[in-house]
Amino acid sequence: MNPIEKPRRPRDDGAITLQHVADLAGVHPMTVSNALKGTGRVSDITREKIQRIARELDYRPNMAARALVTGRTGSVAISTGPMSEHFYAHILHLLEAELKTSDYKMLFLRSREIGQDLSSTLRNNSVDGVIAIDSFPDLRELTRVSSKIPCCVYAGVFDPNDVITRPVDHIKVDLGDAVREAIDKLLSTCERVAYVVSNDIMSDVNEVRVNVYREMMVAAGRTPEVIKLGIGGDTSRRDLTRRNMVEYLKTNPVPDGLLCQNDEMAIGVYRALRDLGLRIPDDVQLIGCDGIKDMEYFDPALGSIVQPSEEMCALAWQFLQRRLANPELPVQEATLSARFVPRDSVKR
Amino acid sequence: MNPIEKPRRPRDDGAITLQHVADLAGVHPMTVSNALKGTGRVSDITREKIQRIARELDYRPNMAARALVTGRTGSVAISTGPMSEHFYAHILHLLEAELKTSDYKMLFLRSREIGQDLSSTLRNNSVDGVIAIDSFPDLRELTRVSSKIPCCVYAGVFDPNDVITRPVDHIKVDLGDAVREAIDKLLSTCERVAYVVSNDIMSDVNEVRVNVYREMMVAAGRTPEVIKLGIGGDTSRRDLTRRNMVEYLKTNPVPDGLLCQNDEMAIGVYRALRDLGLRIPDDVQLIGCDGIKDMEYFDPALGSIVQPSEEMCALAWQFLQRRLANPELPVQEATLSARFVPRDSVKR
DNA sequence: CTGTTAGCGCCTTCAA
DNA sequence: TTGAAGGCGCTAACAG
Repeated sequence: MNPIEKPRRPRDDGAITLQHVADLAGVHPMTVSNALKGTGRVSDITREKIQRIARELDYRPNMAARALVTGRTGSVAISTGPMSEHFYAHILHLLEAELKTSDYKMLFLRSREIGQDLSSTLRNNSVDGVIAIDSFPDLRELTRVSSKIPCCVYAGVFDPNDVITRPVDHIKVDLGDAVREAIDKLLSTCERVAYVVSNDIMSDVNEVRVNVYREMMVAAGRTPEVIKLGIGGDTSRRDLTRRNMVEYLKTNPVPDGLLCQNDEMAIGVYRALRDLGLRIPDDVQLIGCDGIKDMEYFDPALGSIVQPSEEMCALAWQFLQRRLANPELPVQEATLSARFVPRDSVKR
Repeated sequence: MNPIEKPRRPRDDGAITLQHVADLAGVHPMTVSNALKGTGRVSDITREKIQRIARELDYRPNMAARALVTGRTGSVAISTGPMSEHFYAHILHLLEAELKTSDYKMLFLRSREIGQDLSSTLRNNSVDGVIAIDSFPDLRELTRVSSKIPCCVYAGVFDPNDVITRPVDHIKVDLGDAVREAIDKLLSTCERVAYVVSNDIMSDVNEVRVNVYREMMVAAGRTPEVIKLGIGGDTSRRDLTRRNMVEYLKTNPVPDGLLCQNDEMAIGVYRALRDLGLRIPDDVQLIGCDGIKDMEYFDPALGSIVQPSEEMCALAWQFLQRRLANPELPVQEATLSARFVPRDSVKR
């Protein structure tokens, strides 16, 4: 019985495959594959012919098929906080610039759904690796749930409470010294120094700041004043901060020095202060945390504790590349320090 | 760095496959597939058994394999402007919220590389569809290059010059009326009304604004004054605007009414004016364009031409979903209008 | 209701 | 230097 070569079912979507190119070039698909990828040895004449035909046909390799056989998808996932916070938008911007030179595609993970989204995304061959920003708390949870994760680099503000239970590549941002410097600055020129926080899901990564604040206040013989402004579902962090801060200032004596958990809140506080006609820095000195560019554009420019975002992103991508190239590599880790940048919102 | 040149994933990577689940359940892989996806008919008892085993094994379907056979990847690409501009970060934020309820993953395309990135990404089965923001100019180019594009929705500021050569789903944002209203406002209370632009790659989509401005100035018997601030490679739009605007104001008579091409520039201009001690709105009235939230937090709050971003993103996702469900659908199109929101930076 | 067959498009391995 | 065989994990279509 002669096996009759069944004609290939014509693809309904008309996509060009390796086979098509091979047919036109009069060679085996394998030769096309090698010629196009530069792997294996293919004669120059054949290669050029194949390349020409592939170009004419506008051939694009099917990534799914390739991924199926190689186990590599050619994409990495980025997990950050919400894009409504400028800090994370900037991070994404920086990472995008880093990945630009590579052929990797960026999968943008839903912010703060690490537990579900990250682990499910990573385990089903959707990406080759991950860069997770400010997810150390989730790391705890994640490593508990799934034992096998692809190449993964964690980076961001690190809290001593976040114990890293498994060896994993990471970059810690140390806020400690900068926070101390900022508070020192306020203590030296203010009567009442308060710390403004929101008690949201991220609050535990911020314990460094609160703790340092509390310690320093006590050490200076002052009474800590932590202003909790809460956080709402659909209201933006800034807006909520602004409104709640206005309320607070109406019903409490006005502190003359404010350190905010992050820049988003500092901007909300800035607005609240101006709503009430309070002058910065004359009546109240104001300092944020994160170091988004926006701070410089306010009047007066707002001081902040600036995270080393550029270095962090560059290093994260470097770590991930190395890990992708060699999964057996020993754990890579680094620590970067934030720095206090006083601006006009802080008296000299 | 080329993803496919990386070392091959070890065959025996311990990944759980359909086969493993089937073996343990004592059924055929096909039954497992049906049971887990809810397709086909599977007895309740078998289904529950399979689900239990799949859960115990923490089975995750290999998306590459599924994509290969179904032609669907379960992800959509988002193409926007750079994340360094808050407007686009907000767009991404909104789209993320839209896609949250679906199972689609978001592929984040390098901004402004539509020509290469978009067409190559889309043609190789990496995504099922695309939402492209503010890419009407690129659309021209793109449709010329590749004839077959997957489901694709274009949305954003539309310029009459951008002729849509092929039937494609799109949502146009019409700035016209709002711009007219803003300029009217300035004309009624200002001596010298100028328009601030940057001559970057996006400038052609902004011609609506410049053109409207020119027409109205002429109609009002005024002399158009278009301030071109240029754009630099590594310098942020805001910073460049700030610096160049300071220069301009030092060497030219100060206009008392400024309409800016977008909010980023408006913020840069705000800073430039304050650098020179000019008061807003007393000395200069200021209006931006796009409507990012930030505008409300400055002192004074900055007026702007607010784009209907929420509606645009919701509609874009709606269009794409419909298109994905039925590629044969007739072209979907819609037009939304921006609105002028004066704030304290504009005199009443 | 469940199992069988036959690939999806590509790459790895090995033979020619 | 090129070709052939086989399979990656999954599912459509059809068989029992």
